Amino acid sequence: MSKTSDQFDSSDCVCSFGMKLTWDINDPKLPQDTKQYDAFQEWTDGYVRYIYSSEDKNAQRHLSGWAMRNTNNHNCQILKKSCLGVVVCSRNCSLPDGSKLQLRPAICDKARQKQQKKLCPNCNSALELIPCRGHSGYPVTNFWRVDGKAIFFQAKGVHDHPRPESKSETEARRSAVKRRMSSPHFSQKRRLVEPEPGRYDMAFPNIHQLTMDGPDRFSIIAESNYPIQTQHYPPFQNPEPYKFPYDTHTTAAMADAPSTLQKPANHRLYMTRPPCGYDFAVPGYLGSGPYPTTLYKDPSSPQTETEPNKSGPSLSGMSHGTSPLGSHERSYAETTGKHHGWKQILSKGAYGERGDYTQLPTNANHHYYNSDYPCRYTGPAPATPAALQTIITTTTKVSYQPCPKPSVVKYGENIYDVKGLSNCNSILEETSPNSYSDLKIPEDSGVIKSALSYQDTLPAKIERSENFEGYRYSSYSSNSYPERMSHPFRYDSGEY
DNA sequence: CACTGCGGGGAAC
DNA sequence: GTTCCCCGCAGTG
Repeated sequence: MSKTSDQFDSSDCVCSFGMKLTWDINDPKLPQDTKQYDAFQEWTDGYVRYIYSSEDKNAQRHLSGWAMRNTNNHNCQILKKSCLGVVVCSRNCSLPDGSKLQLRPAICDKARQKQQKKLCPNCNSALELIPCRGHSGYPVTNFWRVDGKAIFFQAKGVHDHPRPESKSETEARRSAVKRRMSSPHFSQKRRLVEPEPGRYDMAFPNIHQLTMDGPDRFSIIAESNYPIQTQHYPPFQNPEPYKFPYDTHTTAAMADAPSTLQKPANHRLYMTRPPCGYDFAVPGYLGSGPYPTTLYKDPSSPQTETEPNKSGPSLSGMSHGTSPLGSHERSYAETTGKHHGWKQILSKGAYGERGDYTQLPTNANHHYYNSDYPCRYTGPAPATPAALQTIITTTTKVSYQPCPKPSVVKYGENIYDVKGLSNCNSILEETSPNSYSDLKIPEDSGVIKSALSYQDTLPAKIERSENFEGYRYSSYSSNSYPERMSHPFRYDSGEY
């Protein structure tokens, strides 16, 4: 934690190490002489990048709090995973503690189908899978790439759904169930109660008990997600609160637990507290207020966060808010309208201005660039950014070839602009205006070049995938701070 | 039994 | 040509 917070708080480290450097998972050459690594982030959200140590077990396992399934991108160098969303009660019932059921979708297709046939452990109504559409109508994607001593991680998209249980929680629950089942006592009981085939493994209350003790317990459901839901349905709908919870975590905690995943449980704690961080932030984006946020938030996220974050959150919030009624389906369906949905949203409301991608930069720029954002990945310079982003977002393979052999690309060392690496600080401050220039465009990366040129020509495409990205990119910061301190906990710890 | 990663292949744009 | 998705396979725990 300390490390994390320090990083973020300190002026020099506005963003994670990975975000400070300009790279894309598709770059033929990634930063080589990494001297610093990001702490593992269990709940990444938004367009973020991290560089983990290749020794980080969580990173090695390509873990995520979100239920991510492997997606074939026909590029063996880059592992791509897409988000499955979250399983909720179709009736949106409230658990005894007021939280909502938010199960982790099974990764395996078959298992997921079975899972969906089960009933809500709390009210027995059907379970429903809320698909993730946070990336221009498609599921949020995570990319992993091992290069040298580092594991590069890049996420694209903003989760538009509550968080599911973390993997560890799910596992814990399962093992608990097993134990239960195995115990003679339970097995008997179980038969009595179990008639319903669909039923979930355990009744809710049990979940808590079994899952974890300590502060975490309820986190499963309550945590971050909770807010969201609450807002949805009930009259209340605040974008921020919604996002607040998870956004924050997403990235936030990372620093704290070096190799351990953070637990959401803490979120809960945060939620409880006055919605401060975010609230303030809101004004920034809603209004055009520059960013009061900065003050409250991390210094680190200033630019990025200011706008991007909110946009992220707000968007998601909006989407939910839009269909306050109820069923996830609905809201999702609407949102699902893919880009359309988002587009509309974007074009309206606070973001209207930014709806237009090109414009975004303007606003954004001030923040980002003026302030000092070297790191910004996308550093959407009004003109160029789009192009870059496009690349980033869309690409899966790009210049990379399906992998004949690993050696395909040799990464020159130091080809990367090391500025970012070593002198992040300085960069931050100096780079502002031309941010783009900073984006080093390695000669070799034809990708980028093409992208740039591309941008002018293809506004449409940009819109589609980039709208979000634009802002979201830096969002990571938002995540980080409110809760950075939060879950120092375990993940792997295999408590169970 | 489920998770994970790989890879073939189809559909849509 | 690119991107996404589905499917099956195999290894692992």
